[in-house]
Amino acid sequence: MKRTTIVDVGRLAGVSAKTVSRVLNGEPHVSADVQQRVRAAADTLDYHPNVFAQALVRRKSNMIGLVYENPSPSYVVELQRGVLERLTNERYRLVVIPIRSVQENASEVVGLLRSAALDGVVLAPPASDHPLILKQLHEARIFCARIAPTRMIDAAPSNLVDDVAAAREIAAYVIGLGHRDIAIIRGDATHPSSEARMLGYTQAFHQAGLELKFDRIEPGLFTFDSGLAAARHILARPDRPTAILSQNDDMAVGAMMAAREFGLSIPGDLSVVGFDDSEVSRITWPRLTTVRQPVFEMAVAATEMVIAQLEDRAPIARILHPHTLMIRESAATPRA
Amino acid sequence: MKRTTIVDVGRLAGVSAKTVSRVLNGEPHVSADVQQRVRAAADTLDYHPNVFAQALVRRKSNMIGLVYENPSPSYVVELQRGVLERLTNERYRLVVIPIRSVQENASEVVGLLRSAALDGVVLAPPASDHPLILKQLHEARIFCARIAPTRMIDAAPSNLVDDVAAAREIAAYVIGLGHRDIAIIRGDATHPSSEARMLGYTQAFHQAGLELKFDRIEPGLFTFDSGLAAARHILARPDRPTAILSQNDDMAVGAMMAAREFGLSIPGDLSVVGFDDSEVSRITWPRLTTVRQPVFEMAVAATEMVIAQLEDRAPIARILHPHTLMIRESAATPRA
DNA sequence: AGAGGGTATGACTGCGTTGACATAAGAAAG
DNA sequence: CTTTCTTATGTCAACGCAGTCATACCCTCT
Repeated sequence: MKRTTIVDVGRLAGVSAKTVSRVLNGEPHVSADVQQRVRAAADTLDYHPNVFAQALVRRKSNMIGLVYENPSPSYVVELQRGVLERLTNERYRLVVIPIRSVQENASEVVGLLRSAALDGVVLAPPASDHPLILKQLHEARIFCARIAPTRMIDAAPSNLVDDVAAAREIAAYVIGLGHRDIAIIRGDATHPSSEARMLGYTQAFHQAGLELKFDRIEPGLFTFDSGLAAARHILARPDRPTAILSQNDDMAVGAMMAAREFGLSIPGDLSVVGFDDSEVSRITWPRLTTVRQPVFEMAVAATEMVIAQLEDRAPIARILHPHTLMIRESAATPRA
Repeated sequence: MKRTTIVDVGRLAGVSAKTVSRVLNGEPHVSADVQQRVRAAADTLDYHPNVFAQALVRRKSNMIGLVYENPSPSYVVELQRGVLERLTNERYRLVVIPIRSVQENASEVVGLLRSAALDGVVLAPPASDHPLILKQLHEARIFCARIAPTRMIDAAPSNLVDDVAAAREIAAYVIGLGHRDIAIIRGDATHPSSEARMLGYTQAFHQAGLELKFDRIEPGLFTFDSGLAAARHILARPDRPTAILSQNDDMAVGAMMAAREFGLSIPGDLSVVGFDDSEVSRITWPRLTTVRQPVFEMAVAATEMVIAQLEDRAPIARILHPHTLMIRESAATPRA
């Protein structure tokens, strides 16, 4: 009825509990003979260490958190896949911490993290940009690594992408195709990358001598539905643009659907491009031209950063991850 | 430097540690005065209980696992959303346990679960159908609730869908549209629902007096890519069918893409239907006709089942969740 | 042979919390 | 006015493990 403990194993193997502990933790100074006996005993008793007792005495939980506010599902999926990838065959476990709005209750969030007793956390945007969270995490001695922060880059290990340049490049690409009247669907304005991408678009416009009109910018929330709604708004106007730049892929796919509703062919009547290169961008027809952010790789790297800190290895301060323009079929030269 | 403990709080409040514990756990027999003092002290010291010490003595971790083998991402996302939904404002945390192949290392999986010290787990298919896992989970006294099991229904709380009926209905719908030459893309054969859905299709065929030819059944793996490949194979033949039944939505979307590659219009030249009503089915063009499985709701219910067991409430043995034919635009009457 | 040093092992204690039990004081009952 | 019950609080041990220190032994070197 009772759990089998390290003491039971010791009794069966004829050694003290401490020796069992030594064997099981691979400490030196245990004779080969005893090692064998202990392992055999542990095996026959089907012994599993009590992780809480370990955590209590070692002051380490072997749990890592993934903190995200709910942007697009595809983004979160990639993120989580990356973290889990790095955690495979490690002793760390992943605890998922979805939060509502970092803005509103940052302090509460840290309370949550602390009471979860995590060793470290991977912070997705926009939590990765929040000063208070960073500060309190530090005070609570919880290691962290950040995904795509835009501010205070050196406050904690960071995985960066050049949102501005990426946005500039894809906008320049669309302009280069010959589009002159281009609308934009923004993401959630509370996400800092939204600002950065906006800036990149603007730069491309200016370099091409184009003007970015305010009434061509439609707000969105990084979700399919918000993209659909925004695009409907854009396309309902008599002077509709020939191209739409969407700040992420989910919204771009929404825009494609809106175009279909208006009987417009893509890319014939309307070019649409996204941002992220998430899963959905490859399964639509036509496939979505977008700019790839290596979310999966960033998540792997962020997890590595957390582990490195936990295991006292040389910390990695920051990595700049490359972006790639993914030219597919959803954007083309506008019809004359 | 040291963590603040319950003892520190007691000292500040002028009471014993035990009394602090009582207050913080809402036990009776504490005077209002003391309650206030203790709470104030805990507050000023920014005290947070050590969850490991609690877990150690209470023999309860407040962690719930979600065990899944990687079927389609959209399915997993829904599942996880559901679990998290139910866990909001609860003290339980979610630990994600992705596994490679339940078939190959079921025993290892349970070792994993046990060493994770979870209070309970939600088992997604195909793990939910594995006798050994169920047995060992029981032995390890880890509560569980199952999503869509097909066998040993009463061995543990189960959330059921009538896969057979659902598959029969959507097949009958397609047949009813006038299709006579229909191909099928199967899911991973190790998932029991694949078998069940196959059976449903077969029943519909027989009821309509149609024959289900083996060479019209193409194997898949529940992924977009496998659906794409399967459909390419199907459509490359000179005698191509007028409709495709796919055992899930991801593969159906793959089939839609294959159709486009062959220059076929949907539903004009080819009808495609899926299964699940996952996110993707609403964002494709045309939108995918499918049969809805309430995955989210099942996950919520399964989590509720786990919690009910943990908190000694009346256990819920099983729920049969309704399916719904979602008629959208990807299937239509075949061209004469 | 004795000193010094490494190796192999065990006894004891503490990690922070709660459960079981003890105690004290006041309230109710006889 | 004693007895019993209830309320309010404290003391102590235990949860299962690893860290610290002690001990016993076996080498090697002088």
